[in-house]
Amino acid sequence: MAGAMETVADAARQENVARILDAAERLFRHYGYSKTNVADIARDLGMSPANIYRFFASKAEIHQALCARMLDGVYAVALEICRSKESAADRLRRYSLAQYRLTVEMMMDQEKVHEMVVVALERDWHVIDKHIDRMNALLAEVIREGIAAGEFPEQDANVAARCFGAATVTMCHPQMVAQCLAKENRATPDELIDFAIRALKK
Amino acid sequence: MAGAMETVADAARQENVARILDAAERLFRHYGYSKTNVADIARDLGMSPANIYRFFASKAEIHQALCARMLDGVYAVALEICRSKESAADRLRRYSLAQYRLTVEMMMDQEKVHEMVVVALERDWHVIDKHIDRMNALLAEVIREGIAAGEFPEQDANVAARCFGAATVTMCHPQMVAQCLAKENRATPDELIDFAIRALKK
DNA sequence: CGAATGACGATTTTCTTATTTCGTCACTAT
DNA sequence: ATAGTGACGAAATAAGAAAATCGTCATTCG
Repeated sequence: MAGAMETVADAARQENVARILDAAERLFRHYGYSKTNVADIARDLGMSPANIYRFFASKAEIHQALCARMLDGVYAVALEICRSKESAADRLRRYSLAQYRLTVEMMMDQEKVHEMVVVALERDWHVIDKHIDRMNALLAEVIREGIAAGEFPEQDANVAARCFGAATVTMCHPQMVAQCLAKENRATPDELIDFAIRALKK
Repeated sequence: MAGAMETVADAARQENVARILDAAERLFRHYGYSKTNVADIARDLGMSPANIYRFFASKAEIHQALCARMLDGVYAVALEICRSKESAADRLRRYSLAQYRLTVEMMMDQEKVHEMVVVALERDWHVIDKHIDRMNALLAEVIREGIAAGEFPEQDANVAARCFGAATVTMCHPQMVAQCLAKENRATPDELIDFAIRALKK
């Protein structure tokens, strides 16, 4: 009974958390992170600013949670691809291209979103770090399967995953993508992905 | 005669340009780019601020020239390595490690130097872009030699060079190096270089 | 009794003004 | 004639006051 109550209360709590994040995301995207204050978010939801603080300890924590939620979305896409039945090489290719597409799309909402990324990069690094860890774990899994299937030669899958991630960082790191977009003398995503996959094949 | 005069004048001019850059570099490193003004540089050289403007059109141009001079130093090191008699793979390994070492050293003078890098990245991009182009040309040359020597299979050396550069960007891009230094779950320089060279070997 | 709030002090941000710095130009000295 | 300068207006920056935002808490509401 107490357990059920807690569950119900938690569900309601999660509902509020989600609504706050939805509002924050919309407002951050429209007005920018620094130009949006908690009063704006509260007003948008028809609640008092103080009430926001029952769910988040600070404005920074809202940003952090939002950041985590967005990365969850990226991870979900990656997971979907990595769980598919294609060859390991094909999955890696699709994985990288999807990463690239998502990053480009994210940076296309230039200006406002860029500010959020900068803030995240210098303050919510641990959130991003966790994301990198699980993405690397995913890569390692695919590579291990590729090795098992005889697609890649015997090698340390974890090291290979870290190298693959590092080699394709220009395609998933927002600042890199922003810096290299529309640059002529650069490797194309396809070229770079082929290059990285070739390294795995030895 | 007029030609000789011009040559002499130009030599004197280059001498002054170099002295100004030397002073600027020392002051920028010590006080930071924004905290150093042209009057400081002029005073350090015992000349008037106005005289600086006979050699550089603006403070920004001094920074740009300094940036170019530093990159020239990096290029010289790279050139030395690439012209050596080792195997292509060994030269690429030494090239990448040297790049990494230089970048780490540069970022170690943290704070003041970091400011200069940020300024360069967002204002002197074309200088950096030229540098990237010639570094890629150097890489392509080594790779071409590696192909000729039968060390690497037949492939487009220019594309390969661009890919190799992109794959090892985490080791020569100041922001990347600063972000990844002292991170545990990352590929080491040696691992990443092996990975990239393996891609060239097919 | 827990969800929600209005009121409030502490900190940040914005706005205004004063000072510094940039870059030009007519001019001096060699 | 050419290297170099002092003086000056325009633009950028720093300093300080005013306003806003953040986050807390005792209290109200359902």
